[in-house]
Amino acid sequence: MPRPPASKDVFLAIAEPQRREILSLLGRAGESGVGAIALSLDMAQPAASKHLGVLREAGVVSVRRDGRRRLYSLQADRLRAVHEWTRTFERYWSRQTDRIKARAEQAAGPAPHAQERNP
Amino acid sequence: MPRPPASKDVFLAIAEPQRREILSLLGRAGESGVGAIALSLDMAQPAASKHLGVLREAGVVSVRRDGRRRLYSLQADRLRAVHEWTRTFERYWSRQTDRIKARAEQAAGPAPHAQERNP
DNA sequence: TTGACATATTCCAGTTTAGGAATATATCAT
DNA sequence: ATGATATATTCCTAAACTGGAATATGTCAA
Repeated sequence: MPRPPASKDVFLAIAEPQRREILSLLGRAGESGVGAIALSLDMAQPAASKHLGVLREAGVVSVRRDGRRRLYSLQADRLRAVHEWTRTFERYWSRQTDRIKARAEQAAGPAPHAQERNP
Repeated sequence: MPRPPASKDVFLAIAEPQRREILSLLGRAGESGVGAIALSLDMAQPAASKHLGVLREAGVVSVRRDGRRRLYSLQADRLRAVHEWTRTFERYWSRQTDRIKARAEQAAGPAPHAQERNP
């Protein structure tokens, strides 16, 4: 199989730089129409529309009709999943947390790192 | 242009479910060889090798030679960027933070949400 | 109804991707 | 040197992605 099903996944949705920009824009500007987004981020209207489609399928944005416009707004809950997933690795990334980690491990069980599976 | 440069980007690297599994495995098992990873996650050796290549180009893992093996280990700092980016949206996602947000906004400026750009 | 406006959809081209099979490379043991 | 082991690389195929152009759909205004 060539590729995973696709764009219903949040991780895939935010893999595209332009889509991340759209999300950021929706964050600071709030509910926006396609034209405003396209204009703001200097992209063609169909491009914006398609990106918004992907984001919508992934559940990261929601749409509302307002006359002839479609107003998109952030649905940040889905981004939380990504935040939580990366949090899993928090203990591995900074010196500070390394020290916290070290103390915690000293207090409790053995080190989770540095063990090989296949000798 | 059909697509962004590609796999040197962390967001793209973690867009693949299998690659996320590899990272999680490296997190809990620590430094591992390709064979162990492939076996653990039930994937073919070349597949594992390729995924590790992508992760390495994105800087999320590092390699070390040990005899005929190549031991990969997590380089979590890069994941931190993702964590930080999603943190940007923290104020939009839970009831709790909504209340915090509300209080903060009441204390300071106007609402950042609910304003349109293009009338 | 007609026309302007806002957005979506379709079709196309070039590029990228993941996975499988086979093969190459490197390293250890004998 | 020979063979076994560990990993990387190449070649291939089917699918998917993005962006552009053109077109379709839907909605408001006169």
